[in-house]
Amino acid sequence: MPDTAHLDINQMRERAGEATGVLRVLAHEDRLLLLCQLSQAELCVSDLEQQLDIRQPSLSQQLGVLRREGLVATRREGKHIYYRVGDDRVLALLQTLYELYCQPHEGTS
Amino acid sequence: MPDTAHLDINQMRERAGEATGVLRVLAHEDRLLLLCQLSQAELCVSDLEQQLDIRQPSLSQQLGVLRREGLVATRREGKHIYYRVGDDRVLALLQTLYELYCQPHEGTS
DNA sequence: CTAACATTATATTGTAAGATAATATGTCTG
DNA sequence: CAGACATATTATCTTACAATATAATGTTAG
Repeated sequence: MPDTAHLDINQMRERAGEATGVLRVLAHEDRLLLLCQLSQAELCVSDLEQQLDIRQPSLSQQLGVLRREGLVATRREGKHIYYRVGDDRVLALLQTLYELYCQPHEGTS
Repeated sequence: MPDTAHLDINQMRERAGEATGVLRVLAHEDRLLLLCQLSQAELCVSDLEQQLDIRQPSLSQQLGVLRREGLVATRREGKHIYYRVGDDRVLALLQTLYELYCQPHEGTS
């Protein structure tokens, strides 16, 4: 249980604004899947296209969103552009989401 | 680092769909703040109105979203209706968000 | 220059946000 | 139990934003 007692409402709004900025980006099935794949390995667009079965332009548009919002970083290597998750907080969020929504035992004890 | 190796793409899409359903609800500043408050204590609409300075109809609309999506539960007591977070996964997510976006030390060591 | 890889531009559609007004629900009093 | 008030929800409308698909353009290697 978060203890937010030390934050006043304005500070809370500011932090909430930061958080919702990221959450909006995650709240999209294709983008979330992209990030999941990229949390495992650095991948180029054609890798992602194969793994997730999304057409290149759509893919590239969503990758563009991730780039502009600073959630991924890129590296060019010849014809290929490699993507990776570029934000530790996002990595941590993905980890939590994985535990909550992908682990078989949802965990009482 | 999540290990999703045991999930095929269809399973992943299904889980991602569940997760994005919740993320969409969280990705709204007022709603996120409401959930933060409710993660600390059970509160009625007028409490929330005071604490967050949101007008009643707007507030009630957002609470309606939270109810329909199953993120909160309610309890009537006389004139007041008390809200609380009604989903453990949401509570866990709020906790993580708090650590990442509200803790002073964002944590290298 | 051509082929492969990737991004950007554009247009359409759909969905969410936000404000205001109207309605419901419950309590208390006379 | 009617009437008035406080609390809360729902309906409606307008605006703005995000999603999706297609077409066009850029970039690099051979």
